[in-house]
Amino acid sequence: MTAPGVLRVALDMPLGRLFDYLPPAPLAADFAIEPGVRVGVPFGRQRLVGVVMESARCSEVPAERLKAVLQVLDPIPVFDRSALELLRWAAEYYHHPIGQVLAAALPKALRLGAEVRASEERWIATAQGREALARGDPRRAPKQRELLAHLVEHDGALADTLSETMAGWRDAARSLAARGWIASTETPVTNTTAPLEIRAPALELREEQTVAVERVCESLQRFGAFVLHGVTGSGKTEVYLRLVERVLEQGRRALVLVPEIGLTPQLVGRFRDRFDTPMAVLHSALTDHERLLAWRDAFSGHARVVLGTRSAVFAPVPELGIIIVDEEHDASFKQHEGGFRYSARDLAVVRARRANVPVLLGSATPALETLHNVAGGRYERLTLQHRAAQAAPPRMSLVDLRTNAVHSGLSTPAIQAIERHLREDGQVLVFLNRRGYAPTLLCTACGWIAPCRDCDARLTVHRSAGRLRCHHCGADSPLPARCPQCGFTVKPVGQGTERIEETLTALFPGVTLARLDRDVVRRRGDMEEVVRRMSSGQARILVGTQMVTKGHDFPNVTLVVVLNADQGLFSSDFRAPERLAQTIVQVAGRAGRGSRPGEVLIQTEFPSHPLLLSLLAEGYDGFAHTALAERAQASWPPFSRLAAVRDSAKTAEAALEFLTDARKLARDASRSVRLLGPVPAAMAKRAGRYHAQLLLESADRSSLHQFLDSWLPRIEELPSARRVRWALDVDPIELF
DNA sequence: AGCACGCCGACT
DNA sequence: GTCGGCGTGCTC
Repeated sequence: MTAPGVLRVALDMPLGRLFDYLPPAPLAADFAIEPGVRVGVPFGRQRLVGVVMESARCSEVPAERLKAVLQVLDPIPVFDRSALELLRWAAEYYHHPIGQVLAAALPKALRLGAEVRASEERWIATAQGREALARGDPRRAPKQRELLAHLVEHDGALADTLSETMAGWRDAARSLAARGWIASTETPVTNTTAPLEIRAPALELREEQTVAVERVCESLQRFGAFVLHGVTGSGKTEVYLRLVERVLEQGRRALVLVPEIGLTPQLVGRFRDRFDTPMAVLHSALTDHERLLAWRDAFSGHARVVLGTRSAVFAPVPELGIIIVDEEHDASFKQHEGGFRYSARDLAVVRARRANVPVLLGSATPALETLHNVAGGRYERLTLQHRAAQAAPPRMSLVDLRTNAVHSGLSTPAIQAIERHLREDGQVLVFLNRRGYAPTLLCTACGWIAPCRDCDARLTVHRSAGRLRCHHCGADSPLPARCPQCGFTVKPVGQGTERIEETLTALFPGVTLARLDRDVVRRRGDMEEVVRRMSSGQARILVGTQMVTKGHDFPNVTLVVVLNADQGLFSSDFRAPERLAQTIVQVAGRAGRGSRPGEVLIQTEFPSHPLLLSLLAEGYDGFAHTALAERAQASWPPFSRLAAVRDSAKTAEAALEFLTDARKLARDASRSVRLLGPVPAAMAKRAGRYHAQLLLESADRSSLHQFLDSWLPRIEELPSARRVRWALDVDPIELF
């Protein structure tokens, strides 16, 4: 290979282009820097870490302005060819600068230049050091003497070991090294082949599980997209485990994506129990250092299973054999904040296709997009209809809130049902997607309602904490006893989980309750404590938010009450009904997982709403069918493609001005792209900034992307763009 | 994004 | 008289 003229380097900048650099000065002529290698480069006044994307014979940039690479950071590329291709694809699809896409795929430590391979710092005594020790030096520094003696005696030592045994050894080491008596070396750690032991599963697979495993196994050496549609309790996890087992037996590795590890610790546990082999776990609660270590374990191949949240879709997995996406419908797979907004689930499919491996999307409530892909023959559906241990599916019914008496959010039929299930020794789960005591604080005299200073939102009453809090910006103030406007008494209006807990305590004296929401689960282990209180039977009623739908089983719950199904039925967001149905089915799935059948009561003001009726009569599939027909009619996704330009500014005018200018630039847009808006966001003011959006809709993906390719560079140039924070969201899932 | 350079208000 | 506000422009 001949030496390249210039290296084209991607930098973590909001600029789509690459920057050209000369190869580092002392580079042998026959040495080429491969794409995917990190380099330290001078950039203006700063020094940055970039990634070499390609080399070129010459540059467009005048030679006198070219600078040379300062440092080659990697002996081997951090991104191999296939990783680079996936990331390039993502940058193009999401119309996001490649440098920032690459940055999103690397742990912070690596973005700052940390070594790609773990290395050991080892200290040894030099020949002079040995002589010095032999003649009795160093005389007046006992600490140094101790260290030197230790190194001579043990023929060197690892820095980590020294840190454990000899506090403050680094000062001594510095002095000794200055005299040339000791020296340190850094050697890369080569992982020994990781042990692999697969423990025997406790249970045999049921027929439909076997079918699912076999279908995917037939595709183990090639791409195939599979949807594992399994009702709660039907044993999806066991299917994952068997598949991973097969992959590991072939000497390959598995990538498993989950929505939030904090909420699903038992899935990690199941994997650890089954496979006695190193596993890299990547999630948001890791420190930067922990994340680096986990990434290195994945990169080196030491870990045979890589399990993580959203960004783990970019984790390096040598000899990848399968990708599994658990709870694929979950909104947290879509990054919807910050710069690079991607769907980890969709990228998982792209990655699997490029890597020629199967991808398995598991859920009890698959996304409508996913079901549409099944209908179109792009994905193959594998169904698990039966619950383990002969548990019957729960019986669902509606409670009409208009014709039944309601006490503090609980209807009479619901109260009677709770009574009955408690009497029959069952447990009860009460679901309300609103934490806090009450969503509103109202003055009974003048009608004042406690507002958030920085958002278009009401403050939520947190009574036990004695605080008023904004659930949108985090504002937190003391709970006033009187109206700040007229001095009259104020009262909390509406229901939150905290208040429902209070109401139920009053209604069922002597029955122990537990509550599960973000206010209760502050620290690690809090959730386990609640789960333990339920499974031990100590608590009989559990009140909770969305959090109860994730992961944990409550096998003795026989009744689920959904307090308010109605937010979602008439939302302006076309995805709201889908989310509502998923929530109802997921929470209903918590009932009757033991041998006793479950009952689900859904309180609603709209008991004849077609979406609720189809959900009850025909289950999730029936609902999906109805909802997809509605989407087709309105030509919403998946029957069209969307992108949203979102912005925020200090004034509502500035936020709208940029989007209005952007829309004007699109006047000559192809007729195949429709622009909707700009409109202020449903909650325009959030955290003191005003939000707005411009929606783009197109019947097909390619004309939308063609349009974006020509339009985005032009709106970037707009003067009004500088006065706002804006971002493009391709395939948005939340349309405020 | 940083980080400069560059012109107009309240302070040692 | 300076320190500093953030508007515009560039970074191989």
